[in-house]
Formats: sequence, C-alpha cells, structure tokens
Amino acid sequence: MRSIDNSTELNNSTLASSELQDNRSNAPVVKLCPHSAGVSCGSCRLNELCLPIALSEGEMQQLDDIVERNRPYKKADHLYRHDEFRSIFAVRSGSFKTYVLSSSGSGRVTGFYLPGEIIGMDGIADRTHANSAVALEHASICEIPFSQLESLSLKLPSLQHNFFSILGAEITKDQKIHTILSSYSAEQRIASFLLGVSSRYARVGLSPTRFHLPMTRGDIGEYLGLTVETVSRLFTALQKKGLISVDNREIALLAKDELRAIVGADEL
Amino acid sequence: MRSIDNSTELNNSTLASSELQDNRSNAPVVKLCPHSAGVSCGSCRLNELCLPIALSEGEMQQLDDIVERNRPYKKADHLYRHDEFRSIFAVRSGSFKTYVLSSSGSGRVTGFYLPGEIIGMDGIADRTHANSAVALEHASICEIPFSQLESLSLKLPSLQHNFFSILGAEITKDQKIHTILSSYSAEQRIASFLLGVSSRYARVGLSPTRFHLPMTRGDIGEYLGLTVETVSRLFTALQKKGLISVDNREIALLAKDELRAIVGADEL
DNA sequence: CGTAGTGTTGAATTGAATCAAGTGTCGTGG
DNA sequence: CCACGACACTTGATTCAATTCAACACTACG
Repeated sequence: MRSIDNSTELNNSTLASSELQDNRSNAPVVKLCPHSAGVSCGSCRLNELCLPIALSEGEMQQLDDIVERNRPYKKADHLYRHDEFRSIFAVRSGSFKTYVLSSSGSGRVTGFYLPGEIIGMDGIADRTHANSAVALEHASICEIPFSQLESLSLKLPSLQHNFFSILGAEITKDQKIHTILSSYSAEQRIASFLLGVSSRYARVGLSPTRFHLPMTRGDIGEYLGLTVETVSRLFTALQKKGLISVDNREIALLAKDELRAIVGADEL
Repeated sequence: MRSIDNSTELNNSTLASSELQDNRSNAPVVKLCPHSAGVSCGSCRLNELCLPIALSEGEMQQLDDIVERNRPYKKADHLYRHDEFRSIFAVRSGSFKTYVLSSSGSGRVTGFYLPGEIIGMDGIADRTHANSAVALEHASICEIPFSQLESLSLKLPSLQHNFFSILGAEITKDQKIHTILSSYSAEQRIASFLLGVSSRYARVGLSPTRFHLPMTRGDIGEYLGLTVETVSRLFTALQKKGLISVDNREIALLAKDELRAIVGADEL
C-alpha cells in the first residue's frame, strides 16, 4: 500500500490538511515555521538559503507571486514522476528522495533533498524529469513554475544570478558524489554521507551532531552504491569505534574530526 | 616534462601558432573548421550545439563580442587549475579532461569534454573551480567571461534559456553517471562509456562507430571508478566477444545493440 | 496483534583490486 | 635514422572488500 509503485499522488485532501489548517488564514508578518502553508517568501525562515537571496522586498514580492504553495505531501507521495517537466520545487519542510528505476527493475536513489534545497533541476534540459521524486516523510514544498521563473529572471538580475548559482551548486555537488563513488571505500562513503547530512542540517539551523535520518538504510545504500547490509554493518562498526551513536534512524556524530579523517577530505 | 604538475600554461606562443597562422587574417563568411582561430560564432561549425542555439544574427553578434578566442592549447596545458573562476569555456576542437586531486594524492577524473561541449560550470556556485581542466591533445576553446554572459543573458531571453538548458543538461549528465557508478558492473560501465563517447562524436558529425579515444586507459578508469588493469581487460574481453575492435586508442563499435544490451539501458 | 517493511548479523562467494612482470608505443636527442 | 627512456598498455596470479545468501529481530502501523 505504501510502496513506491502504487501510491496515489496528492491524495491527502482530508487526512493531511489538519496540521496545517490553523495557519491557513493568518497573514504572516514575521518569519514563520516553514511547515506553515501561509508562509510567503518574505516571511519564510529559509529565504536566505533559497532563491530569494539578496532580493529586495519588491523583488521578493514578484517572486512570491509566481510561487505555488501546494498542500503538503505525506510519506510516499510523489512530487513528480519521470515525466513532463513544469516546475522546480523548493523543500520547505520534510524531505524527499529522487530515484530512477533502472531498466533492470531495481531503482537507484539519485539524491536526497532536505529543507531549503531545490528539487527538479534534472528536468530543465529535456523538459522531462530524468528521475522521480517522492516524499520520505510529511513534507511541504514551494512550486516554482519554470517558464515563469525564466521570465522573471530576465527582469531581476539578482534572481537570475541566484538561479545560476543554484544550478552551479547542483553541478558541483554531483561532481563531488562522482568522486566519492569512483574512489571511496564503503566506510569513507558512509562517513562522508553522515558529514554531508550533518552540514546540510546545520545550514537550516538544526543540530549538526544529533539528527534523524529520514531515509532507510536501503535508500542510503542505493545512493552510495552499497548494499543495505554493508550500510548496516558500517553503522554498527562506526558505533563500535565510538565515532557515532546509532539508535535506529537517530544519529549522533560523536567524533566529527575522526569521521573527517576517515574520509580524507571533503564532505558530501 | 609533460606531466600534469609541471607544465607551463599557455606557453605555446612560438610552437603552436604555426598551424593556425594561415587562418588568422581572413574574415570568414561561411562555417569554418573549428580549429580556426578566425572563426566567429556565426561562422562556427558548432554553433547549433553551443550557446548560440536559436539566436538571431544580431544576438549572435552580441554574444560573439564577449567571446574570447585564445590561442590553442597543447597537450597537458591547463585550461584552468583549481582556482578562481572567471569564465566558462566552449571546446572548439580537441578535448579536455577535468580532475580533482584528492587529498590522498591521487587524482580522479571527473569529466571529459569534446568539441561542442562546455567546461567550467563547476565554478559558478563558489566562484572557484572545484576541479582543474587540462588538454588531452591539441585543442582550442572559446572563453566566455561569466559576468558578461550573465549580463548579456538578461538582455537576450534565448541566450538565458540556452544557458539554463546547458546547466540542466550538465546536471542530468552527472546524475546519469551517479547511477552508473552506484550500480553498474565494470563491463556495463565500459560499454556505457563507449556508447556515450560514440553519441557525443555523432553529435558533432563524426563517426559514431569508429573513433579515437583522446584519453588513456588510466583516465577512463579514474572516471569510471575502475583500475587501469580492469579497463584494459574489459577492452580485450569485449573485443574477443566481437563487440568492439581495439587498436590502441582507435575504437570501432561493431555491435552497438549488443553493447546496449550489456548496459541494459541508457548511455553515458 | 499480526504482517510487511526495516534492520541486523553471520558465512560463503565473487568481482575487481592489487601485485607483479612483462610488451608496445611515441617523442626526443644523439 | 636509430636508440633511448618514459609512459601506456596488457596479461597473469593472488588477495580482499563488498556482495550475496540466509536467517532472524525489531518496529510500527492498520
């Protein structure tokens, strides 16, 4: 029922609206919790990590006008499937994974997206998403129709600049993963992954040393080119070494420097 | 003398200019061989694969005005090192590889760039190139200063659109490699790589079935996360199966369909 | 409270790496 | 033009890290 294949998209009209309802009607004036659907770019807690960086108030308003804030997604809801490209999405709360179903059946995870990050740039070139995106937990997003973003970028130099930067950052990130997958051992991959998640949480103001992993060990394995078993074994091994503590999906990084030493250098 | 580390950059004032000299002074009117330094975007054989797609003549002229056509690079010359970002580059002839020197010393190749392809997008986000780029053979490029490209993109919607597409294509490509590295066997990686090179040559009008590889087996190995020995063995094995013919770096694809069958699906 | 999905652990297997010893190729200088 | 030296490439034998196969424990939700 909750598998990737047969979940109904966006079927949360009755169920999931409850926790959001209370915020719907207020016009927010200060930065709001990003779970809120009533948030605007100007009031969003994440606006300095997202497209609006360095935009004036008036410019932000123009961006705000093209942003669509859909109802929230629940676990296993698809944000998009491998299909027509229309928008890019900014994660406001929760998390997503993107994946491709290889012809041989089994999927491979191509990315995880946490709050403040942008999904869907894989569709820009071909006007077709190369992968599918699915919520790992309750999540909300801002949808930014691409053609409108293009038009607006012509008018707002800062927005164009920001979007170029975001695309460039995605390229840099993907190339870092390339290096990781082509040369790191399983232990290095896991250490790198944990450090990467850590700094991504830190970016949005959450603890870089204690966090919850929204994805399964299997997801992590597919992402890093390892099997579930290997991921599990390494979590255990790193815990035994005292570098991390693992309680199911609750992770604490106890010795970041030693994790960095394992990786040798950069994070994921 | 010709190693990555100690080559002098751009020291080809006397040596390499000879083969280009003859074209320097003519004002070209029809599409020229891309080796020519006298080429303009309007007359470039590759203009329909590059930034100018769908630009009007006047627009193309404006783009042309910001493009710098440097003197050619010879084998092992660096286009840029892991350092300050200023420009992106379009390969006009020859080929380049990009690589990072991992902290543990040994480098990893992150990409190969053939004529009609764009290098340097890894520097957009941080204003610092994440990797270094070096010529694999005699090569020439068009340098496009990024800040000028940004300015011009604000004025020319088609140019902005093209550049978004090019960035998006790089992202899609990198994610495909992610899948390859995280789930393909050595044989699948090599088959995928050869098919990928094939279609990239086809794109610029060269034979998709007989081509020259500008990179070493070692480069291919670093790129695909394999050792030289494995690459070599698999070239031999695929030849024994009759799927390819290998003569040093001259490759012929004899049975593309069977190569595709090995990969299972998409190319690199 | 049962069932499906998730996670752990152990033992056996294997694909690719490593180690090792060559041969082939190309550019350079004598 | 040939000989030299530096890379580039190949092939074989051995090793090892991670996968595969297998059995079981946890947990969380309907």
